[in-house]
Amino acid sequence: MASPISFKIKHQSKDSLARTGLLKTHHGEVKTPMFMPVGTLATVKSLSPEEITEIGSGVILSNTYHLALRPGTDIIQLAGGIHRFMQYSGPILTDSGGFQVFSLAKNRVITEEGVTFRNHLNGDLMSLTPEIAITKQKEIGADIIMAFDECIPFPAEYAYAKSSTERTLRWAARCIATPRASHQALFGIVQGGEFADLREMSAKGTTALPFDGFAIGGTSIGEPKPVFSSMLKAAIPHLPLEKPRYVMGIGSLDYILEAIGQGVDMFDCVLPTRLARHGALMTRQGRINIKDGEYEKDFSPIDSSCDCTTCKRYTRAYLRHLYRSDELLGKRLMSIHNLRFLIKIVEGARVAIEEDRFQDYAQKVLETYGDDRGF
RNA sequence: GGAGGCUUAGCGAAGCGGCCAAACGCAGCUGACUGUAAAUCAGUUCCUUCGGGUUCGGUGGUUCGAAUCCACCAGCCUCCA
Repeated sequence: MASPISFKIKHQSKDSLARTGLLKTHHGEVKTPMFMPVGTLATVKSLSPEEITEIGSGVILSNTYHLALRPGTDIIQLAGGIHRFMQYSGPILTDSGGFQVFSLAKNRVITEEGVTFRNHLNGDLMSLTPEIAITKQKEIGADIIMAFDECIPFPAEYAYAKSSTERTLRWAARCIATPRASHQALFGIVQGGEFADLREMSAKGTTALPFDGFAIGGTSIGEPKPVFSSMLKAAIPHLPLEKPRYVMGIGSLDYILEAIGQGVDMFDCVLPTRLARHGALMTRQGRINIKDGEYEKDFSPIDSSCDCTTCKRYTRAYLRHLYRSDELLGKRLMSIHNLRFLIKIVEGARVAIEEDRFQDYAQKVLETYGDDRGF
């Protein structure tokens, strides 16, 4: 069957593995590499769909586990799908709930069949299996849906990583076999923990299945940067060049630039929005905490080079005031800034790739914006 | 005029003889956050040359030892005439 998305590589950088491309989905096309803001509960926290669009984001994420719990996929189906439900007309990707196998570890039991959660809202039992995860995602109706996997914690024992990765592979085949909507693309997820042989095995096994794109999961969960880097190196050479590659859950600049440099096209993260809600803002000088006393009388914008609406109109002193007063507008304005700031850096990366100077660009960005502290 | 109660760190409020530089909340200051159980979480807030030094309305006393007991003074509150 023809893929419901199309992905065309526009330019392969000559100075690195980085590449630019165009991803066409049922809800529009987006340039890659791209950063995808996370909107777990069918909302990028504090932002309206209009604001998300204005920021220049291509795809946004949502989450199967959370939406299945509330409001329930039946409600989203009744609404006519997630796009109509939340009034966002751009492309949407849903995560399968695999990350919640990791993040809600205390409340869950994993078996070959799938995962049983004691859900975090009222403690009721809830099951996710590959079949259920795909079916729920079909009901939600996103453009790109994800295979159901287990995000292995870091660090993990080799034996556990191996058995988990093999199980994720078996789950992948079941995901493929489960019907989805005709407009939906399905991405497989490479696991393997920090072990190169497992990453390779997982990549080969996953790409043997007819997925529309390939994600690398189990990253940015506490592993050091060199480990992250080698996780990618172990997997990416085994991914097909012509299909989109997605590293899940990375949001700091150093990780993003590392991934782009290795030929990754998509990434998502809660980091910019969460940091914004907590008063941590991205600037050319690195991260600042807007609540700090030094910004009390600082009537300059967060970052004078930023073109976001927050930086065009509002001062650090005002944002500090909003933050300390726990005013909603502060969270919104700062979320707009962090997202736009990050997306603009990725836009810059696209230009640099097409001019075959990505390495130089990445190095300059990291020098200017700080080090591994990232954002 | 009479009876009783209260006064603790920036604010509110525990403590009622030693384990009290004094719980807790707020406010303040700082840090963290990476496929969102996160408008959350953690640290910190008398002074210090890190040995210690000054605190619990004020003064004096009892005691080996007082924020805690007693006396007087000051301020505030309630009830009865």
